[in-house]
Amino acid sequence: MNLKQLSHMLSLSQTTVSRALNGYPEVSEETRRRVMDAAKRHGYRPNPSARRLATGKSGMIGYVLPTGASVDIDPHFVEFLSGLGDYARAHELDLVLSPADADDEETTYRRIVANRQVDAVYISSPRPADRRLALVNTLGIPFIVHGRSEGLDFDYPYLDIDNEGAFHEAARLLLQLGHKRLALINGNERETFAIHRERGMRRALAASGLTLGERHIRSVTMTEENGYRAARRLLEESDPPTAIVCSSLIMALGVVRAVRDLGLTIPGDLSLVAHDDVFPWLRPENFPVPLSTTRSSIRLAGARVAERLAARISGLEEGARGEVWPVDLVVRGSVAGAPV
Amino acid sequence: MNLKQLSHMLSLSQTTVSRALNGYPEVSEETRRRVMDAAKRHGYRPNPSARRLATGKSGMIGYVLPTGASVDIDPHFVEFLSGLGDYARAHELDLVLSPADADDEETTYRRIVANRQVDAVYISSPRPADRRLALVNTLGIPFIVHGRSEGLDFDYPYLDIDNEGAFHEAARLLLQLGHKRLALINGNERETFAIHRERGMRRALAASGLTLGERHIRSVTMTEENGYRAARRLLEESDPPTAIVCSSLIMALGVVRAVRDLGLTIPGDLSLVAHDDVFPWLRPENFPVPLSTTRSSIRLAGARVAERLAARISGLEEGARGEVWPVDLVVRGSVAGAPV
DNA sequence: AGAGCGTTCCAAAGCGCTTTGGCTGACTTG
DNA sequence: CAAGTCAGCCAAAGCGCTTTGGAACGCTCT
Repeated sequence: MNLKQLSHMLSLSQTTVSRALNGYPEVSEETRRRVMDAAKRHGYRPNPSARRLATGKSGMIGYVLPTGASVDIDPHFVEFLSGLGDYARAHELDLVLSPADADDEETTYRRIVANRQVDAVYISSPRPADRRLALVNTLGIPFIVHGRSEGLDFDYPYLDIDNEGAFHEAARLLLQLGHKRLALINGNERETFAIHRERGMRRALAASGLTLGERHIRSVTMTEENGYRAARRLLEESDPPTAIVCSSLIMALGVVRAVRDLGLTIPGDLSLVAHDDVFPWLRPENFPVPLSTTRSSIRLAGARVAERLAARISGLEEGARGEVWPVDLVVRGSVAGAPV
Repeated sequence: MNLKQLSHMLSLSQTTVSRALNGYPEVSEETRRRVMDAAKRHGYRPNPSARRLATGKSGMIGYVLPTGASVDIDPHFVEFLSGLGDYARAHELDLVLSPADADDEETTYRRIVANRQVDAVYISSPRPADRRLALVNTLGIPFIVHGRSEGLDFDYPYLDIDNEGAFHEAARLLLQLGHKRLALINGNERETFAIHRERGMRRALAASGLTLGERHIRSVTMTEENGYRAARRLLEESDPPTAIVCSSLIMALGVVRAVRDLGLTIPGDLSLVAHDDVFPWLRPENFPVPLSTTRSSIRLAGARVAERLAARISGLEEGARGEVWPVDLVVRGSVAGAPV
């Protein structure tokens, strides 16, 4: 059933039927009802390929997926996706994942924009002066950044959480508990979120006249193993930290293991706070010692990004609005006063 | 730059240019070279929307993503995706994720097929008599199943791992070590992989004249918390198992925690084997006691599925070929002789 | 009554590609 | 030498939608 057949059986022109269906004003209410009715009764659905060719709109949102033999997709991605899917489903939006060589995403962005494959894209894990942002910005495709960049000479729409504030609060709590030697096990230092977290911690320390020594900060990709290694190295130094703030639950698993291996205890010898993106399959309250966390649901962020992308596509949202979500600090058993 | 312009500047018809570019034989080699050359020089890329409308082919592969407020996307998904992306990137295949209500995926399958949104789909986590398989089979879209169904009256192409064999081997090892009371902490019992794993274990036990009591088998979604709960319940019974086989590393985390909470040790009081899908961020050798595993890279499976989908799209693969990968049994410190 | 206007509809021209059906001219073949 | 073959090219007809530029009609207003 296509437009031609439908319009023929209604004795109307394709134009009128098309307009009726798409809510244009130059159709009488009666005709519109008649058309809508017939369309529903015959299960007419406009062919998206044809619509696409005519309008250039695809009804899909895009994501360039960095891949490569040595590139691992972040497990956070799947939670973000859950949220995105929640929203997208209700609006019949599909998501196109365009795999790209992690060393050359630019080509892929150009391709999907030139081909008009998607109506909007989102960008995640931005870095300072991230070239992808400059690119999509000049290419003129609607986009939203999940996270923030820095040092760009233009504004852009984003959704981020208050990483700096979160880690500032975490550090402040530890300082109030008397800790003097804090350490940070962070994510990839080239990504903005890690920079913000470090900044937040430094700011809290500075307020107490302390600093974060180079030796007390580790930037690694977020695996259990890296958490373990980083913690071991920190704890085996001559002046080991009495508190660690850690950028992910997965790394925190490694930290806990390292603490055990060294015969230490949490929170007796070490206080631990980690950032929790709220995974259904790994919860901080279920750690051997319930873990204090800075918490923010990455899934909700996914849903919100989808919502805003949809708004941008339909022209409801414009400009470079940035949105920063506060982060909860949830105190559980893994923090205590500094050992004497 | 479109076909019309290109053909005009070559003083050729659109037909000839199109044929030259798409490798049709009725074009002289010289002309073809000239066309190819000009196309490359001017960076001509056929408009996919137009091609799509004309051919009905989209150059994308699809996946229906079950979503819903209470539906969590499996973290395995992201690893599978990594593999899929690895292959897809090299072939400029994009992946379309169509979010669907988890209770009604059928509508979405029908939609993406009717709309010709994708050239092929893959289906994961199949169940016995899975209606999705019957559906895509009758809809006539090329597809591959990651996993297997059962009790269907037609054959279909799939890629699966030998779950039954893997768990058979794991159980056999434990039996050889003198264990008599084995338990299984399995994934969702409605999915075929879980059924196969249980079957494998039962077969091994039966060969030793033993059985797997209903109380010694738990089917839960794969979270750390569920692993913990299941293990506690098993270990607090009157005749606790001396060995557990577990369907995922994430649940194994919970098992380890439960063992600790109960003041028991691995492998002294309990031997543990888990299935490892090979996540980069959580490795069995890094468990407090290195974990014995049945191992199969889900990432490689993703790449292979993409490869076969591409082959099906281009007509290189046909029929209902099933492919079953063997699974390694990797013995590490978490298994030992049964306690006396 | 005739001009002017808004409403409601339509025919036809795209969008940029693939593919059908032919046409031309050179080359074999009996 | 006429008929047949074949390589190599082309014009035009789709694919199914949106959108442009009217046209027809019934009103109101002077």
